[in-house]
Amino acid sequence: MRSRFMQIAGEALRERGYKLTEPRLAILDYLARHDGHPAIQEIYKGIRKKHPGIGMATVYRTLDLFTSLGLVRVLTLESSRLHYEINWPHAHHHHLICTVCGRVIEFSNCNFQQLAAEIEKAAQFTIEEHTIKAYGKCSQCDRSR
Amino acid sequence: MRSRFMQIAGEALRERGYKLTEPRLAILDYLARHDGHPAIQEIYKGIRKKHPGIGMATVYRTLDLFTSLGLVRVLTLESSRLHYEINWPHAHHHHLICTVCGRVIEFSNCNFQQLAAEIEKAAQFTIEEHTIKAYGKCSQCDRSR
DNA sequence: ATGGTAACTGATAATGATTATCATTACCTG
DNA sequence: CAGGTAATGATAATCATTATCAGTTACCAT
Repeated sequence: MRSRFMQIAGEALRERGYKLTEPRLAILDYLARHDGHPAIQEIYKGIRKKHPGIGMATVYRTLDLFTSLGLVRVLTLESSRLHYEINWPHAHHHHLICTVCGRVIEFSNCNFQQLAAEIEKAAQFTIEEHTIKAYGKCSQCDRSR
Repeated sequence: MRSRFMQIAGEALRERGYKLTEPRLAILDYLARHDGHPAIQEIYKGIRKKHPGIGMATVYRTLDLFTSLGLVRVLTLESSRLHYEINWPHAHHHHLICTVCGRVIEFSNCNFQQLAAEIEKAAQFTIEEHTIKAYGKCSQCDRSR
């Protein structure tokens, strides 16, 4: 059973002339099967269970490619390394980050669009994307709850 | 003439028992005199013009300290390194980042507060801070303008 | 003012993520 | 199924950041 994401992503690669190689398929499969926001190192460990030959450099290259194709979204959850998530075009959302345990929770309420036109006009800027990060404490870590 | 920021920051350090050392004062002075969002490397180069003895490790340590005291805010404008800006408590703002030239423009329209309570309730999360980054093209780089 | 002391610093090495290099491999098209 | 080329894996190189540690300095009590 191939996931919907695998189908769409495979299509996107083929359409633009990129080969459907083992590392690319393995990474797509990993992302499709694991919800969350993995860093490269986690993806690398994950895919090497089934594909021990895949090298770290390839994982970096592949995620750069997927990012440029809009298949994944890059998240700066930690300052020392990047995280990635599947980019579903119609699943607009942002992230809450617990400053105690590091947990990441998604939220989909977003009223930024209401402001965008105003900002664009004032700053003479064309907005194409936006990200919101909210820091605080999750229910596990906030004793006062 | 000592700037308002220098006064406030110096006070904050003294109050909490931190010494007013040459590197700390030099970095405060640099930040007060240079608007913008410098990375560590720029701050280091900047202060070494007047204070050639200050080492890179001290700049890192000092900015970590200033961040923990709320004197500066950390920005993840680039994936490879952190940037810093003075944190004026009553000058809430966020950033537009040009994907062509890298220019960073501030905007102060922010309606996130309107949403925060709703998100907190839905996600069982206590929000303490938030950041918004909008990516796109500045007027210089957007030919269609 | 001075001296003691802990906080702070500068130099350096160590770490960890990411990028560059390059010879080899494996997708795809015909 | 063979050939050309994009893609890969291994390795080294780079760059930001952190850790270490011996020497220095700001500050308080004298």
